[in-house]
Amino acid sequence: MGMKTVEPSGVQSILRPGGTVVDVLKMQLSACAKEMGAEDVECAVTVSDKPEHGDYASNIAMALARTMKKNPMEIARELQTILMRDFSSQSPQVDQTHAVLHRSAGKDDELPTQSSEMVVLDKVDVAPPGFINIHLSSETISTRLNRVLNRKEGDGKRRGDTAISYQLLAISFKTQTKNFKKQRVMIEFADPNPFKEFHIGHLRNIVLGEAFSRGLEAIGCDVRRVNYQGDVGMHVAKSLWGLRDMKEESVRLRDTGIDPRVKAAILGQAYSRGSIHYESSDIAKHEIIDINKMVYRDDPSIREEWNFGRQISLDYFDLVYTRVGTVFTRFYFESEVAPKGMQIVLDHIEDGVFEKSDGAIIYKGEKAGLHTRVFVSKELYATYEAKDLALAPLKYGEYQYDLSIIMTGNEQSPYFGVMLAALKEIDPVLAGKTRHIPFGMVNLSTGKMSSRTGHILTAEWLLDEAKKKINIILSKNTSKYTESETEEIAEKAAVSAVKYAMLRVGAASDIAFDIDTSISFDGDSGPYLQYTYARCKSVLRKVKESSVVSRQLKAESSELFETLNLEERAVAMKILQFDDVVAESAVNFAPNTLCTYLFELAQSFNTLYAKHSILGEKIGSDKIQSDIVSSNNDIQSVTATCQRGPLAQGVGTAQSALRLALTSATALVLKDGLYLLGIETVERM
RNA sequence: GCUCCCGUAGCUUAAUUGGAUAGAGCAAUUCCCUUCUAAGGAAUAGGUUGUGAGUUCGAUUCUCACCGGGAGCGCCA
Repeated sequence: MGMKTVEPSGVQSILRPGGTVVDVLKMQLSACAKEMGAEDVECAVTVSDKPEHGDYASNIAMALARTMKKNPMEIARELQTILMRDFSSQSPQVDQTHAVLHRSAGKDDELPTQSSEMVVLDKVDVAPPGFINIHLSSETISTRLNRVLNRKEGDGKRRGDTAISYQLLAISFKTQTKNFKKQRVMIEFADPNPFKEFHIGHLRNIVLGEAFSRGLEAIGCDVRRVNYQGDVGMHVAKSLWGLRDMKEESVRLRDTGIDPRVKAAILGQAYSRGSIHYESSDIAKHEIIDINKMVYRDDPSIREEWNFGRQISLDYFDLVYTRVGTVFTRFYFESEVAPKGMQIVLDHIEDGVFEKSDGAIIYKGEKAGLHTRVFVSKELYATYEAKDLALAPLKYGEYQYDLSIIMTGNEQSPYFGVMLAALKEIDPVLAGKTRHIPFGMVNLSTGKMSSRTGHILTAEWLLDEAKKKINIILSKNTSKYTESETEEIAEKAAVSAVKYAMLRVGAASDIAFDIDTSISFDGDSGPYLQYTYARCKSVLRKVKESSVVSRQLKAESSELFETLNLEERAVAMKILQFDDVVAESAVNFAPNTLCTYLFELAQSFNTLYAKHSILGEKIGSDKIQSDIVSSNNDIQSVTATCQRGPLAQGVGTAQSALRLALTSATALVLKDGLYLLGIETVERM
């Protein structure tokens, strides 16, 4: 039972024993390839882009063509034969192929044994120049759909069958995982600076950070969210100077009755004022520098002001955190790591990591192909870089992570390159576990944001603006909601619109932000997904009211799935893809993949909904006794309900059962998927 | 000046990590509510993927050059 390492190359490293459709298909393909005498190759199994190309497609034949020096079409045809022999529903050797699967996938005892239930194929096509197009059997669609329905709707966390974090992360970061335990990940994000505004750039950071965290949790990581805030430094000095200069407002700040938001705004103005004077007046500049020194040495004459201002910011930030639903387990502050950071730098001058230059202490990044940065200023302050050096061991001391992620704007990428190079010389182990993940900036269509000039949009402002727009839509809505319901819908839809707008594009790309066009409530948007969910739930509620007959959707009724129409099949196939998308999205730190998927699922469902009646024509008139599909969607109800009714009742009813199952599954997947994005659902809207 | 990132439809963007005829959503033009929620659905139009070469069965993706935009580059964070 010793520790085993993941092979860095070969099928072992690219197979993911998660039991998703793609995982299993890869295993099946590689089992067939092995039979042909092929070596392991890296190949892709992807969801087909169009119906003619089957449900899934693979390029394995083309990948093998190189090593085997054979025509890819020939290889594909051979694979086609073996696949159909071993994995079609007529295949007599089901047990044997199961054995093959387990051998190729799980030879390592330490791998969790997931249910790598065979994917039964209906048809395999070969298309030039060597694509293999796979059509799933109704049997597999049926069992897989049931597997989804068997889950409890709720949060995306408890998805045990994709608990494959160790291997996924190893692949993702191209490191060799030494053990297969649950991976512990510390993720630092948000990082607003006290004394400054919490602007929409921070909002994107926190929204992405939360989505990353939930994605990692979904694939089985233990995630700890932390926040690192710059409560010392020139920006603080500028703010404090500004406050001293703004007598009236400073007095107002002391008034306990004032809204925290107003207080925070005054602080922001103070910063802006300090910045402007810092540049325009030499006197002010020197005063600010003096303040900075006092803050750094925790001078009693400034301590109260500093504490007071800092607390205003922190209280205000808390408001934002709860509004967007992120809970941090630890707040780190620059003030707490600055002294240690300085010490670390001083301790590593003799061994040559750092050197003195022009009064300051620097790290020559050129030795690592980077650039030089100052770690301790000539005034003897720890700079940002020195503080980060101390932060790493502090974090590790409190939580022995396998991976430490730091999320910041991409403008800081060069900085982290140098900081991590220095850390590598001091503590190679910690440096190896640390990853900087940059995300794109939020640019205003009216120009770059700058808290220096006060040209910024705050997170709160944006959320409120979205909420106003929602309220206009709600007031036109004919449905009657209670006041508290209206409030809940407006708030959740507003947050969802903003979050989705920030998640639907790649995390690394900059966003061109324009309030009028960026936040939308229809089409590819958060509220559209919420609406679709609410629509599903509405249908399921109707079932409860009028009791409808359905039946067992398990194996014996997979015949239902043989006659799926285009719209039904589209929804079913989408649902089978969910687990693969969750894993992809998490491992690649790409919530936008999940966004796209959920949108497509919702689209498929809405098309089905518009074109076909889910409950059937005669709903209400049917008096057949049955169980009731409970509104919380639990499988007992759905399948139990589905089980009772006699199949002989007619096509309409059978189809209702099928469509209800699809509706149920859609709701479930939407709820879980939105949860992973950090978006809440509403039952009605 | 040096380094890095970006350039896809009028706008915002995607493309399963080199795959098949480059997908969507807004905006535009038409249709569809006496039927389960119209924040919905159906349809039309919109592209030489900045330009030019190269690598190969195959390029939006990799290489090089150029054009255009952004960021970073010693005492901010």
